[in-house]
Amino acid sequence: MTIQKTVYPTVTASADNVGSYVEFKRPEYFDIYKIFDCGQTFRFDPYDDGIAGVACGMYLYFVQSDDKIRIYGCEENDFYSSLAPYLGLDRDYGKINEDIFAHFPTGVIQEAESVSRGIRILTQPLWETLCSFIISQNNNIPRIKKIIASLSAECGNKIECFDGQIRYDFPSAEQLLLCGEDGLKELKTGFRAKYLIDCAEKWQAGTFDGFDTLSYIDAKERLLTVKGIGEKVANCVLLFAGEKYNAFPVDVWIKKVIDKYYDGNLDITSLGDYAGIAQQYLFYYERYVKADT
DNA sequence: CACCAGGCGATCT
DNA sequence: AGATCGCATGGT
Repeated sequence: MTIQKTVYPTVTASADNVGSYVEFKRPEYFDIYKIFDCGQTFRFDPYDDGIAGVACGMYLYFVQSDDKIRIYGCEENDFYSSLAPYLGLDRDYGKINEDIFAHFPTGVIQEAESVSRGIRILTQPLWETLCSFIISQNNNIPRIKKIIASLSAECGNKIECFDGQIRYDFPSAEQLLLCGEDGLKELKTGFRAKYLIDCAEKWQAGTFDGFDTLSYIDAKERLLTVKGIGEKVANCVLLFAGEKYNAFPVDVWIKKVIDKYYDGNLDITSLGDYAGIAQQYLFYYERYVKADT
């Protein structure tokens, strides 16, 4: 798949009374409130003048103004090696949107993109994304966030934060297995506990070695071998961790969108290489509109 | 009390 | 292939 690319921004490192930070010119399509609140990650929450959470093994605090993005808790070298790729800062969303508009029927997608402008699809770690979206099944976002937070606090490594507090990284497969099925149930994962165990065992057995070299079809087939991963979760993992931007997860919200704006009929196979990004616009739009009405 | 939530597996026909 | 049901838990 051809990805529309641009260059990483240049950052300056500095510090104030809050802590040390890196700062860069705010890209044209970049809104932290949308990026971290659109349902692709469950580890970020409002914090003082912005949003904070755990990613790339760091506790990060994002503050944005009209023309700057500031990130506390990240050194300059970590920014270029892990954070910029995670944030997808080399992707040209102007070009991506052109491709989306060329493939989707004109109408709600333009409106959805306008409302959602600033969303970027993060490139998240495979293991954490697998578990997060197994947990997401038949569940709601606030509760998914709670479960992932308690799972991390119970089983994950400590992270020393810029504000002097301790947060916790998402547990490894080994740490999750150490917790065990009963332990996972105590953490309110319910019927999903056995799915997480199956996923961890397959992870340890090497089922996902070389995953990022697979095609969309082969990667999805691999995902579907895990108990508790079906069509929808597989597409979420492909989109949010696998850089397969044609993956188009259909959940209850997207079903509603298809019924409401496409007369219950949308040919998912003809939506182009960035259908998944459009899906995220539609998902965010429908939830945003509902919250507003 | 129902019904729902970024669904899936089992069990039917 | 497609339809139905149970599933853990917490919120409305």
